Amino acid sequence: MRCCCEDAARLLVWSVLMSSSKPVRTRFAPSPTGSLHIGGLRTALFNWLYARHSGGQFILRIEDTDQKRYDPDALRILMESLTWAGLDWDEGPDKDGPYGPYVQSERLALYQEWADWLVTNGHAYRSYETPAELEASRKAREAQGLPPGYDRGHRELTAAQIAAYEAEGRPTVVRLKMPLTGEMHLPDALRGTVTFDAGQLQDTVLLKSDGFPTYHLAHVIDDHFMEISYVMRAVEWLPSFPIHWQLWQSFGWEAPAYVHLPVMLNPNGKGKMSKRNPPRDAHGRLIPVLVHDYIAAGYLPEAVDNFLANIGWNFGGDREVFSMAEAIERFDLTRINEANSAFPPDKLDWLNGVYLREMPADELALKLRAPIEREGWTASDEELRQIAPLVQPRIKTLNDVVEMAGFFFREPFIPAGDEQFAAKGLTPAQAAALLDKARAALEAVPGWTHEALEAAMRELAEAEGLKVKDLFNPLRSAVTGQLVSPPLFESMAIIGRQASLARLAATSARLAGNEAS
RNA sequence: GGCCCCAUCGUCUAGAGGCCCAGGACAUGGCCCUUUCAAGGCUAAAACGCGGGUUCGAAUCCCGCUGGGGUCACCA
Repeated sequence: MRCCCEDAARLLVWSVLMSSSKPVRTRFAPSPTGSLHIGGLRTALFNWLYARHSGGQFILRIEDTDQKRYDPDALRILMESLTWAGLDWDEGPDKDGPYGPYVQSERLALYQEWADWLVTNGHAYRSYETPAELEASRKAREAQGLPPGYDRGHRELTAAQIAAYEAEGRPTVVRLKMPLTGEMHLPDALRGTVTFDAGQLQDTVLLKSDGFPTYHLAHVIDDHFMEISYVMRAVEWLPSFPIHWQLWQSFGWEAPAYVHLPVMLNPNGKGKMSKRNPPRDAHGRLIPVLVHDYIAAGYLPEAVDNFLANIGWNFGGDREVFSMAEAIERFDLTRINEANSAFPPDKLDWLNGVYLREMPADELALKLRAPIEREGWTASDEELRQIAPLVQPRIKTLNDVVEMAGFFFREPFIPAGDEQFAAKGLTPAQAAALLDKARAALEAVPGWTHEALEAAMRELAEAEGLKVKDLFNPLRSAVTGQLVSPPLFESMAIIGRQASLARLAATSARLAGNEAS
């Protein structure tokens, strides 16, 4: 028998989440200032999962209100990255809907209109200071030991003063009138009530002198008119939450539920991941920050999604390998962890390996083509199809195929150096002699199948009184040029009779030549 | 520095007052398998930051401290 408090607790959570009867609409609202950050993708993923879970809509909105930082390629890259990750949006810049346009620079008139409305209704005011004047007042405050920021100098201008500034033709910004005293209690759907002391807060700029809105104004207006029901964004927005809340109050609009998600920190837990100060893993290897770089590094979207879903959210039931379809079914706000987390690169590599191994080998073969061609090599479909199952359990990323199986394609073939044989306890002369014997035996093998090759070489090892590895390993170096490779005889079968024997001969000749000189 | 958020193995996490001398996963060590390297199997070590409360009982609730993070723009 389940106790009644448990039911009551469930009911409470349920009612909080359902308190808004509006359909669930979430959004991802990046600014197009460059490529998508991996942390941005996670924020997008959570929003998308929640919308899909609830049968609602996921909206892509572009916040391009900073003309100085505008990057014309960014929008394309952004949409490419989201599409790669499988996050489809119901409304967006390229997909019009009833609440468009979805690019803020195309909605300027709306922001200006509502900024005016705030001024007219006493919730905001125009301020006329020049950047130099603001700088001077900031310095003065600093000198007096006052907290930095705007001194609210133009909050209570007289009509005459305003008229004078206007007559001067000064540029102007619109600032929000924040409460001067008291406490603000703000609801966060994850963290409960967050309390701020209103006196500490600033009269933030809402509308810039170039007529563009700041994030604060634009997102509130858009979220209202786009009927967004859940704003899920990173915690770094929490300190400006009071501004946003004040705006909702000033407008008299019903605010959406706000959810401040934890952020991803560098692998060492020091500071959030950023493009400046590139993060490194425990081995000092550079960790990509941009989704683009994850794509280029040969990670699979399924693995990246799964990985990201496991940071700050938990599937439950001790499972951490799951599809997005399963995640959609389970996703809820109550399983989100409020704590920031260090980015675990090893876990991504492991998960990517899991997906690589689960994939049908023929599908993997198709995906191997890109990294191989990027090296300038050519590969037939048949070669790829044969190589795929060999490398499958041995690679963590698609790109690892280059190191693991490059010897199949590299032209001309690079014979192993003496050190590879020395590592197995052989002098160049001994190695050459051994390889010559092996070559003679292999030339006599009728069919060039891996079974036949292995049988012949085991026979040779026995005849020579060698342990198989003392023959196989030098042979591996000779045929692949590597100390580490996929299974030897399977590899030789793919390389083919003629090329394999030629590689043996070349390596042997090189060893003998070195010995002579 | 002010304000805000957060705090379970090295890391990602489970844990809604007794099911917990804390479970899973990655990474690490050992063993098995083995032609190298992987993969796979088994196994080991590894955590409730500290101090006060509340309670019969606290990883779980409260307070303080400490630590970490975020934020303080006419950027988002």
